[in-house]
Amino acid sequence: MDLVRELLRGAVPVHVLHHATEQEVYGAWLAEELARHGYPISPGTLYPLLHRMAAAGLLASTEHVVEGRVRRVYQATPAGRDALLQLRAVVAELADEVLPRHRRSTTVQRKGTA
Amino acid sequence: MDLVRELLRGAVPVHVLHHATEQEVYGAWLAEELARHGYPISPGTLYPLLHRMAAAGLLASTEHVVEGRVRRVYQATPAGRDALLQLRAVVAELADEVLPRHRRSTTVQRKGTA
DNA sequence: GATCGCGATATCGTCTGCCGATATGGACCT
DNA sequence: AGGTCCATATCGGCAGACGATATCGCGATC
Repeated sequence: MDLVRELLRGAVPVHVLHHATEQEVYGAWLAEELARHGYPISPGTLYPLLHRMAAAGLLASTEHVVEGRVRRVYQATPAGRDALLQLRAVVAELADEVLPRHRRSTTVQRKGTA
Repeated sequence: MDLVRELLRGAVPVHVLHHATEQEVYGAWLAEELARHGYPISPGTLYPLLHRMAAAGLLASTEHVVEGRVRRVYQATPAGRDALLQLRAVVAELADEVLPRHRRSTTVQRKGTA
């Protein structure tokens, strides 16, 4: 029942795609970066997520050897960038609906207690 | 693996609290309202969610009889309004980080390939 | 006053994904 | 060769999503 956590978790793929579009990323770095932004995510969640996103064709992965260690490095595919645009649109819409800032009053009044 | 759906679902409680803060709401109305905004949610998801949120003290419920039918009507408690503020802050932060609009460049460059 | 109709709510079985802990792997060092 | 260390992979248990189905309560009909 931690609503904040649920909301954050739904947003993790957005961050992943966001970063993977700008640069090559790898699991441990993403974990650290997400944690820095208040998105604690466990490896048991992150790695399977990356696998699923790769399997879905949103990320492409290659292995690099860096300082004597193997890293699986991901970058966004065109499909991943498309997905990012879609997700951004959802975020924008959500912000527009929920943040008091620019109230839209699109909300339909509840049909009378009738 | 439907990322949009995952993101939307994490945001459902935000909408619920948002509406339940402004007026009394009930399950079927919420379902319809959410669907209107592109948040399809099944009753098997929504009702248990409302129960959990009520159990967590975020919503208070009372039964009304309307047009010969019983409705369980919810409104946000003070704790629920607090939670809403918190969730809104998360949404604002997310929008700020992910939407290209006002780029913040707070993102730390990946520590060298190091 | 018992039955039916209906909107709304509640629940069930199954499945998917989360989580932290633990295991695995590969390159470098000694 | 064995040890070390970072990164990745996996496992078991658990929570929540989902659609379909059941239930509930009031009003109406006869």
